[in-house]
Amino acid sequence: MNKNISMKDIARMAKVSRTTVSFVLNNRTEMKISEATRKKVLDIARKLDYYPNAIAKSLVTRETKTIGFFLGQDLRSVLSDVLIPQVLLGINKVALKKGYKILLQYFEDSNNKSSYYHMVREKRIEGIILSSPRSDDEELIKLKEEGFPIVLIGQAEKKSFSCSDIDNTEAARKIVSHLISHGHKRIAMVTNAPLNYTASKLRLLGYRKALEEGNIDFNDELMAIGNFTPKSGFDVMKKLLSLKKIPTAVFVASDVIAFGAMDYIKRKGMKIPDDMALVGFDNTSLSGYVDPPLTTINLPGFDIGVNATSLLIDIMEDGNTSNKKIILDANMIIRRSCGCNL
Amino acid sequence: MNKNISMKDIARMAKVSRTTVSFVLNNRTEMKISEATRKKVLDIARKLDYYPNAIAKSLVTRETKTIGFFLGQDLRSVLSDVLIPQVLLGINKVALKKGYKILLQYFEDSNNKSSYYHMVREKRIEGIILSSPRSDDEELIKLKEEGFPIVLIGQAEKKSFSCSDIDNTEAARKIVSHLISHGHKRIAMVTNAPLNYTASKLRLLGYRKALEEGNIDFNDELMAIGNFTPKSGFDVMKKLLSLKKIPTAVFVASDVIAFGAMDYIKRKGMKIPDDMALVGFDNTSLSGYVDPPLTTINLPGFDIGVNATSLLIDIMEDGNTSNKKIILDANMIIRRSCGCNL
DNA sequence: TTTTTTTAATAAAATAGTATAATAAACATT
DNA sequence: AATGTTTATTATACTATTTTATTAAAAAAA
Repeated sequence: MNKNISMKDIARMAKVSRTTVSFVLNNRTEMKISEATRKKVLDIARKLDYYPNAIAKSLVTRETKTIGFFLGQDLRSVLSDVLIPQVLLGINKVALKKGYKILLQYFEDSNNKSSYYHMVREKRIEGIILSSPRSDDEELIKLKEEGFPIVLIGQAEKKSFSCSDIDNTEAARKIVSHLISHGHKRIAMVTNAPLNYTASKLRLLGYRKALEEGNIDFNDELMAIGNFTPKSGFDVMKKLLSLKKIPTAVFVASDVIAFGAMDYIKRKGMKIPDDMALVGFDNTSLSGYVDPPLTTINLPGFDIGVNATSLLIDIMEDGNTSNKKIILDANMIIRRSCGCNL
Repeated sequence: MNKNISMKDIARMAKVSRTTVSFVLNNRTEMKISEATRKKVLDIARKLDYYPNAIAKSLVTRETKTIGFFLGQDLRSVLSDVLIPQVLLGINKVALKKGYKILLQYFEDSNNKSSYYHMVREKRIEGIILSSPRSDDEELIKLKEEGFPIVLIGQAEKKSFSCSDIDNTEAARKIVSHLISHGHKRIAMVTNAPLNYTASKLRLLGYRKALEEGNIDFNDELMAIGNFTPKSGFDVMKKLLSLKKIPTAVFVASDVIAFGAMDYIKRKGMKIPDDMALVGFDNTSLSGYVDPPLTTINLPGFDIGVNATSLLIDIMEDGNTSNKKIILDANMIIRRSCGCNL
């Protein structure tokens, strides 16, 4: 069966014009088409299993109904990031409901950093959701200045962009305060990523706020930089446990990194939480099943994806250019690693 | 700045025809264009920051250079599947290199099961990579019969489709044999999913093969069905440990489920591997950092993605319709949970 | 009966490119 | 000088759709 059926074919078979076919198939009731021809066209279209060519339609309507989702993260981050599927699922949910397609692209290295710029210019996409943008991205700023719809995921810091995120600072503050409420005074922190990552910076800020509220001085030697992987947690914990005066608790700003840190602590023969309390951040699907179950911050990936997409589509359809930020409260999941008896 | 510049504009400014502009910009050297006009056109295009409209190009060339990636998994599977980002990264890598775009879609529920059928018919995509297809999918079979390029991920069983997978059966056989070589005779198995999932069936087959080779009778009460989540591992382990005669080892065909199982075992006060040996399957980024580190099968998600995409593009470009299967050997990662001293 | 209005359908233009065939000018061949 | 060939360029057609303006026929109003 030839599967390249166009309106032309239907028009020929129904002995009407292409225009009439278009009116019927698009239900343009304001163009008065007689019931007889209407039925005739519809029947033939159905019989031929006709689907309109989306490309031709896009060309003439000048819209593609496609949004681009771009992941510009560090490769290590991508590979150990257990959250991406959830975000993607959220994006997918809203996009599908509103009739949008998703074009996805990772851009690991700098040479195709501008992949979204191309896609916009080539008129492939009508909106961008961007995860982990770099702050020095001129082309992104250029697009934004032209009013192209852009929503960032996880970058509450950037003033001039719309974004979907959680309140990293408040969440970190909350969980560190929880440790303080258990009586800890010497609390270490392991970041989730190098400090040029905004989320990393914000979580550190929350940690410092909590210390301040608890009248504890910030101590530089209790802070360590993690970078995405369990291994980095393992390595960094080694450093922290070799201090003359070791901490009594650690806030690891990523569960995945925390798993590595826990591994080292236990190998040293120390008990969690008795010898060393430990809390994480992210609440991966595994965090409740390690030993001991990890007290952490729940990062609602699905909701972040949903919010980003709803926001983007709002901007696209309303032409609303004011920058809106949807910042979710991230709640704490208390398990045993912090010393709570459950 | 008006960002809707077309060839028409360039032609007008360069005082040449649209055709000439097209020839220059597409580097059609066989159409002899004088160096002078060539330069003139190129300069203007550059100055105007011109990008060709991909939609118009697609319409006339009748190709979109787009492949669809469809995830049809159980929702629970998606949410606890730590492998998707890796597969996606592999797909992305090859697609990008070969100049293809990726349209992504989850289809959780049955009402939009045919999303890929639509996309094919509307001429949006030229090839399909499909993860976890159902065997009763008529539209998929219809497309396949028409010769539309399709590659399945993780379905080595289906005879009439091209696919990219690992050798689930051999991998399972290998790791269960490893347990047997440690002297275990009473080995339980927890599947990774219900048995209507092919991978689940194949891993079970490998388990049975290993038992057979070791002259151990298959014992129905030692087999349990897991379904994607750590919780299911936890629950199922409870059942297995309540048997009159409990197993001495367990093969859990998914690390994520294994984490739940380990949690229950340890809560019962049993030591792994001394009181109960345990091995998993998948090698998530966390598997080396739990206590004890998990002996498992390395599932190379990135390579599966790369292979699927290479294969698909081969089919698309060569029109090769013979069904090729790329089945990777999955090697065993020996850590401590099986009883090996490392 | 003529004019106006409504109904039903269509021709033609537009979207932004590519491809083919035609053409004029320059150059080479006999 | 007439003819053939090469070079450089362009007019036209085509992709599959939507949209606007037009038209013919039928119905209603004068």
